[in-house]
Amino acid sequence: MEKKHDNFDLDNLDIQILSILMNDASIPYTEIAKKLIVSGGTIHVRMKKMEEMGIIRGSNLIINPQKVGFDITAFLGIYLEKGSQYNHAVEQLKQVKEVVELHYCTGAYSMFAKIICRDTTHLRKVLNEDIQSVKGIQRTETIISLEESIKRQISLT
Amino acid sequence: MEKKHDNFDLDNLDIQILSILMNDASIPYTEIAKKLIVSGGTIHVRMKKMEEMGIIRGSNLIINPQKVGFDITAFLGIYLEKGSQYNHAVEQLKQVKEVVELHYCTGAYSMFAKIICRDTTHLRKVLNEDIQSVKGIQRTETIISLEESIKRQISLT
DNA sequence: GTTGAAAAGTGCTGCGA
DNA sequence: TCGCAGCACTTTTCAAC
Repeated sequence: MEKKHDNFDLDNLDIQILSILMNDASIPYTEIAKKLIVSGGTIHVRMKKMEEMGIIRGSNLIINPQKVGFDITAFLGIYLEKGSQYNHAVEQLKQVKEVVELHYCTGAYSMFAKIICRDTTHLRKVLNEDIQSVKGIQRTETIISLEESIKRQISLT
Repeated sequence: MEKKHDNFDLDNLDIQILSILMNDASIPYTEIAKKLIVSGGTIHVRMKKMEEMGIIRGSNLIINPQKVGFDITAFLGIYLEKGSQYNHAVEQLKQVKEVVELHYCTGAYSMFAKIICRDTTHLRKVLNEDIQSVKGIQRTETIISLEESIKRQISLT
């Protein structure tokens, strides 16, 4: 049977269950079952299968960072002296809790990070004290987000 | 009473509840109550308060994009011809479902996007057909993520 | 694989302190 | 403001299809 895209062992029902829960993980299985016209037990079986397959990583409560005092989102292009210092730098940056994403990437930068800080003073402290002090990091370029216009999950359909 | 940081009207209990649920939204209130040595009802009241304050945006099921066939994460620096075209460009980019984040930002780029695609063919199609065709977008620079080393929420404590 | 219903666990509400 | 107890709802399991 030909599908539009190869989604491994997932059928349409799986994809639809994921699509619903990706936007709101608190929707009860019974309600999903009604919407997709299957029984609650089926939703449960499918979810369990997808958890075992490692497709589902877990669930997050999404908060508004600004409302808890974190006002600044910034992206950081990081230049490493040598590529071989990557693993060490990752371990160091894991200790910096303001770093919420870190990517090893192509292009001019060796690594690319997303960080969230309380204010400009906090940002400066993280950049100067925490990031720049990591061995192997040569220099960084900072892009500050003034507005987050889109923030969503991928659409599977 | 002096606190380490100003978290608006949140006390330590609120922060601890959020910290737990941000990492796993499926943990039952009763278990949180036991851990923090308060009643389940108290957790409920605090959560309701924070929902009304707009601190809690909702909850997401976190999936592994690679396991559902989305193998490429890329960041896009976008140059606009004129800053005034920002609002229009945002509306256009909202229609491109591969764009999962969009920021209005400082620095060389006018806007900064995160996109998730199935493969290189898909990425090329999104860049050439969907992104470049948006009126006002002059050119883009693409940074492809080869590995996501860190992916987490901010730590409130 | 799916169903439907029973059993176990959790969320919600109101009263009392 | 918090804690306790009862009710409603959800999740989980399982025999049968």
